[in-house]
Amino acid sequence: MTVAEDELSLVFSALADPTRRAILERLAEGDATVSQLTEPFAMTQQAVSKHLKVLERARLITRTRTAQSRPCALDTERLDAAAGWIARHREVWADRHDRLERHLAALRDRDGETP
Amino acid sequence: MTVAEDELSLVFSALADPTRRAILERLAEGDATVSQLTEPFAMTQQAVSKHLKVLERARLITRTRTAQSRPCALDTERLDAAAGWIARHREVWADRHDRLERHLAALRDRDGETP
DNA sequence: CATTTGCACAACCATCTGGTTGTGCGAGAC
DNA sequence: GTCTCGCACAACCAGATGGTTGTGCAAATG
Repeated sequence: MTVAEDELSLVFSALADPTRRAILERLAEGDATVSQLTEPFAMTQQAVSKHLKVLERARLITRTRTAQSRPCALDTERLDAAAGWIARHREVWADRHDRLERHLAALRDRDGETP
Repeated sequence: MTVAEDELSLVFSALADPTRRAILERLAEGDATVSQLTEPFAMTQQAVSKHLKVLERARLITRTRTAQSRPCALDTERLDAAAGWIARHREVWADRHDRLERHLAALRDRDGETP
């Protein structure tokens, strides 16, 4: 689990941080340099660099080495993977949910037994 | 950050663990007891209990106290929140991505300048 | 009543995380 | 050439995470 983590876990844990989500939101408005990204966040440039590294590892962003700044682009593919996983399970669950509700109601009605 | 974490972060970080995702998938097939959930996972019952606690805190599952077992139900609402966030940003990004591509191509074409 | 079963709580541990400070280095500006 | 700027790397730290073992307790089973 130390290094060989699956893509989905990387994406979800990257999204699990509010700062990182904010960074992504800001990047959605256009590419930015690290210092531009650091500005609104009340933390050091190094901390933001770390966050960018996480986003990069999750392949949510790609970074192009230009002159002296390192602007970031967004990689939608990984996001598709995450959205796909959720969407897939949401369906099943939504469906399942109805049946569960009725099932549990029925159980409650006839005094529960262990499933 | 110690305890007052936002819903979205809780959901995403709950989904960031493969074991937890597997638990959710298994639960999608029907409610299960803790020991039933523990079985396929090659870890102790206590560890699974911890995972369930995380899922519960993220409100991805709700647990009903029955006789001597604690079966789990699924709460789709939180998942909607997560899916919603992704969907919202995926749109913007997909759109943005095209424009970025062209923008960068243009920059490359006319010899780049710092953004 | 005594035993087993299903689960949670507590203590402990190694590792990860998210931040800090300090430092170095390459590229423009002077 | 020297200075400043933008960024990353390293070391450090507190707290979270993901697992373990050990234990206790409530309910079904004998």
